[in-house]
Amino acid sequence: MLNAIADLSGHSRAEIAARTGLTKATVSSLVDRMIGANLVVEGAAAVRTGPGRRGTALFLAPDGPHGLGVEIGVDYLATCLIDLTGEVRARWIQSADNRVLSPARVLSRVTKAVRTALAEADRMGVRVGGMGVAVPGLVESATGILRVAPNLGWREVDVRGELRRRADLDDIPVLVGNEANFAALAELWQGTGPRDFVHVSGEIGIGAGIVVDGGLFEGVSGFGGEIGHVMVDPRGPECACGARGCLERLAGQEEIYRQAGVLDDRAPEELITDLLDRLAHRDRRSVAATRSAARWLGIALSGVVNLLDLPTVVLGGTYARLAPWLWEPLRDELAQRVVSSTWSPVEVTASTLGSEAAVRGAAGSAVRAILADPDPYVTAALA
Amino acid sequence: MLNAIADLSGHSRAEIAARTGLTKATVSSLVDRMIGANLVVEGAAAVRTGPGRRGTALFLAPDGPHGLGVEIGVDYLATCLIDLTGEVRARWIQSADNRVLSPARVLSRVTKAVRTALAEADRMGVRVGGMGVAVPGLVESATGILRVAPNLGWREVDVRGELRRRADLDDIPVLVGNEANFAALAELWQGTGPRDFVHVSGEIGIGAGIVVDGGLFEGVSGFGGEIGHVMVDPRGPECACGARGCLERLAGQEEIYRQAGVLDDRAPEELITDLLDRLAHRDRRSVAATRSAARWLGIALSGVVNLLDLPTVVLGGTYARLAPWLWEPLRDELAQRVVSSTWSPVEVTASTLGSEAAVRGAAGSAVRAILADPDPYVTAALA
DNA sequence: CCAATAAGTTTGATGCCTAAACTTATAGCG
DNA sequence: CGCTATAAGTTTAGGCATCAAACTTATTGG
Repeated sequence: MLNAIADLSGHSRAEIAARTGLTKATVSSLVDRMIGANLVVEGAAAVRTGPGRRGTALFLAPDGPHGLGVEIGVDYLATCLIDLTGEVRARWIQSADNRVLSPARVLSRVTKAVRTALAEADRMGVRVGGMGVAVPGLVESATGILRVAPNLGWREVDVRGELRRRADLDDIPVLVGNEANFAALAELWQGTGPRDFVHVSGEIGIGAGIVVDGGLFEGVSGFGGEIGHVMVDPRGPECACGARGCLERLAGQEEIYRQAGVLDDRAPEELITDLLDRLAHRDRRSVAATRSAARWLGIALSGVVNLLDLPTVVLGGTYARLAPWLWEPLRDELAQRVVSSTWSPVEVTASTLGSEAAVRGAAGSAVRAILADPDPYVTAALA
Repeated sequence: MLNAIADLSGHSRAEIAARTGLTKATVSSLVDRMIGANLVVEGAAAVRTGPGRRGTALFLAPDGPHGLGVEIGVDYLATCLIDLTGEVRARWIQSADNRVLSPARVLSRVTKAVRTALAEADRMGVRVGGMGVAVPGLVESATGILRVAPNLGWREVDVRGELRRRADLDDIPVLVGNEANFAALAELWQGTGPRDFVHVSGEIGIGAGIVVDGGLFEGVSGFGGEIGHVMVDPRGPECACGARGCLERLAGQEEIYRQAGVLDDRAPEELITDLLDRLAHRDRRSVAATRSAARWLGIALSGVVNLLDLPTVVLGGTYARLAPWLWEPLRDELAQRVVSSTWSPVEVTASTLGSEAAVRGAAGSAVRAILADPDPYVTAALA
């Protein structure tokens, strides 16, 4: 169903009809059904100037089905519950070094977190209509199996199956996906940004989410967006993956910290704060380290943009926080290397969602799935 | 309409129904209309074992609408006429150094070639249902305007508009596109190859056509697939585009010829023959030059494959002819650098279409457009 | 209070597709 | 040879989403 119409929130039936090309009659009958299923609610009559009856504003139901987002990060677990409008209604974060725990242990903690969230949803009196799980690795989209998560040390873990088995999720659909992809989607759904962009998340690894025409580009098996091991310097240092001069090795967090001279065994948040502090004080090494990373990033991204013809680059994760120091060299590289940049320069922006992007994207995917095709939810709600 | 069904040529209505999930009734009525519009013909009853009535085989009509393909190459003009089945029914090639002629002069020659082809179609008693024009440059898909063709020295040429004006094309739809993209489509439609791949054409420039799920990935404005100026060596030689270490500069035809020591002002075909000859005799410099290009190509392609999660790389243009000498280093680089290659290695194949790929793709696009949505053609045919 | 204007609903029609029954064509078997 | 099983293709009736157009309701401005 074309319920994606309803995300032009606050508009009247007539306006939606005009926008979508459907007739008022069609929109009316569709909207009636959506109201019946508690996906849409009517609001106050909209203000309009001039003569004529005022339309009744339509909104996605804030007490309709909610989406549960889960993120298995390298050093934390996060969950959140959002409503149809994308508003976050509850959230939990706990730090945990998931590298040192076995997948089974981590999954049992995740299960506990999911149970907590489901109980909270119950207490709030809302249904959970779907669930998204973000993981820092390559997920096969068809099966939901995590093939490999290098920075977690996992291989071949059936995350969806395990969660289904451990938590009692019965009929709740579960989507498993890459964190960078979910983060890109969160960016897409947040505010009124562009519908075509590449979102680079610099966390422990570097991942990209490619959004084309308002949809995620996932590739054939769902492994798309792996930008971390794109080569940027054939004579560069060796990377953990075995190759030389990978982007992740040259522009990843760790390398920035190392070159800036802040790298030690402090907590991640302390490291980045330290770096930002030094940058604010114009510390030579820190500025040089950041600019160097920006240049490598620009080289890799110019390839991406040339290949995919994307008008916008969005910096996410740690890169968003470093954005003021990345912009200049990044834009330089893009301007120089992107073939089409002479008549339409590539725009570079920073994400506003910070480290929460991936969980929110995961939760958002769940509600978007309902909006894109409400029938399964509607029939499930009746049962 | 789901006429794309009919490209499972030679099957019966019942088989098509089974394949597509539609009912026999629906397929029957659809097929009737297609036969009425001369897009489909019935063939001899198919051979079947076992009891039961035999189905009547269905074929795309060989005398249905034809597609006209035009290629404005850097040093030649080519046209071809293909029928709905993709069979080439007529072809013309003329060499011409289009670099030294003004766009107006070239377009007037193209017009003449188009008129010849249209006259031939008339003589054959077939309608031309659409036309595709392949150009070696960046074409804005919305407008059909050629923004820039570096190797031709053109900028901002309204190829579609000019051809419309010069030849009397009245109502024939004209598609203008990048040659590499058309070549990739030709590869897709040829035989039973994969539905997801990246096709690299090494001609004067290097271009890529990205095919995902049986469709071309064009990007937002149609500039997708620009791989020629992806950086592969930050300390590499300067390229004509102003940047350093572009793939085209390091793995393009010219560089291979230069390193092999065959580069002079002979005709393109002589140069490549010379190189192939030397390779066949295991000439040291030629082998080294080719292998070096293969390695750079592998580096660039591994980035593409990581980013887009494509299972197959197809070598086209000059690279297809050099394939035996490119394979090994290319596969090495891909195996080492592609993250997902441990459990699903990237396949590398060579195109069989040679230099004809782009024209055929252009012509094919025209007929595919009719098959994808026959209504405009059907109504036009009635008028 | 009435004309003009616009939102939303009702009604009947249309077009695409389906299910199920029916017709046609073929193989195998007694 | 004719009967039965099987399968292709057609006919028919009906479902369902959408549409066009008329109608009802609500609101402004003279």
